[in-house]
Amino acid sequence: MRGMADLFPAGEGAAASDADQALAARLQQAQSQGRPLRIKLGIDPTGSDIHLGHSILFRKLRAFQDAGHTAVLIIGDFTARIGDPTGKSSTRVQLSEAEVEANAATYLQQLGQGQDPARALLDFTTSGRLEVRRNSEWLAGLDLPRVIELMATSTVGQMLAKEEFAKRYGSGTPIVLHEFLYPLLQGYDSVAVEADVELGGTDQKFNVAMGRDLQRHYGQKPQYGLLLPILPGLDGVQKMSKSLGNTVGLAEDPLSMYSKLEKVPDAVVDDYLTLLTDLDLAALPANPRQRQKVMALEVTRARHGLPAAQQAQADAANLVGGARGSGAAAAEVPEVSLAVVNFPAKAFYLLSAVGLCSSSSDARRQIQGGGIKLDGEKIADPNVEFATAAALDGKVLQLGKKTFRRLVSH
RNA sequence: GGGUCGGUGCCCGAGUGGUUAAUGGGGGCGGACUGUAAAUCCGCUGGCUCUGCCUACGUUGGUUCAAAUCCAACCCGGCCCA
Repeated sequence: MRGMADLFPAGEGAAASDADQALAARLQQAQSQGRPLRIKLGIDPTGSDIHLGHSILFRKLRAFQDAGHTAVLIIGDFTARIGDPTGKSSTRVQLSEAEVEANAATYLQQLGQGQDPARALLDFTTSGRLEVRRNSEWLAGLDLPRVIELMATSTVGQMLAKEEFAKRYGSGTPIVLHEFLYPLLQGYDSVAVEADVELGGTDQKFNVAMGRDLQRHYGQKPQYGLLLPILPGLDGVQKMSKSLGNTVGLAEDPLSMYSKLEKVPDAVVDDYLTLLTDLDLAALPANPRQRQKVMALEVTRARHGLPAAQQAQADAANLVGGARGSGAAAAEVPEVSLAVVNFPAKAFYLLSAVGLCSSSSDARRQIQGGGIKLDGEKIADPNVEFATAAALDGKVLQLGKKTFRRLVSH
């Protein structure tokens, strides 16, 4: 199975392929009985954007859908309030119900709800292929006896076996008691939806295993865990994660998507190809630069269609090459209205007002560091003054090699 | 609850009364180089329409001409004991 990191149970000392076969058998059985399997995938609606790292899970989920099974997408509106201790921070901001709902809506939209089925990540239209559930449905009403029953199923030692807990415990970083509840509740989700298979990243192994234990405890047939590799982020080192700022969002426009992907480190280009595309690696050019381009084009195409992806590729070449802010690339440069600027305006103030730099102090430094150009010409003095908006209308401000703003006066 | 150690800028971590936005590293940004990369080298890395002015070392008060540095109380955390 392409792009699979782990599958379990594998049994004592058994090769992973045994589990592979067991799952195959279950798939077989499901088919012969005419009963679709229930494939669980949980997401925490803590942010508003889905990125490529998530999308490999959804791609796999889609594959199950296409094979006739039922995708059970669980929106962790309740568990989001605890926070998966897999992450770095131990305390997560409490989200209001409204925020959770808004995030959930954005997710579904990004997954392709109500969109062209060909480009949508999940199959929203075929009946019986998708179930969207919120875990507050069954978690919000859990009473204390039930919670105690859940907690009685595992020991502190088992909890501390989880790598993240162990690390934090070992290094003296606080672990708040309620964090132990997270794996239990996520596991309970599997019981609630009677999952046959749970999909997750390899970092979810503990939680998925917990689901099995709890299902067994509640007299259900334990689910299979299908773990997919974690997509490396744009830095090529850490996992793709919003808090690390190394993501490509599904909602991003073709140009930024393409240009980010195009400069992914060589070492991970093949990972991207394997996990995000269906291309045959052996058939691709060996030249690393060519591979990057093929990968970037294909991933962008899958999301935005071929014409948009090709346009992005051409624009990206233009932007970096000429960087004059004219020609084909011009159309893709984000516009900023000069209405937000008070004239007369000094250069450093202009840059922060227009949002190209994070602060006017920062703008001052960037200018002094030689990183700012106006219509391709370097601005050397942070204090140069622009008297009126008319003098800037239509010009392109540039930070470094790849960040542009076109100034417009309306 | 008791004892003890500790809370510094995005992160880690120096600093123990006075050249101060605060050594160093990481990360980030910019420049050179390049394959639009990696590695390497260099610069920057609190805010403000800025020749100056603000705000910063858990919180609040206090002692000093002067405090991240001393004192008190409080809040938060680690470890040990109960």
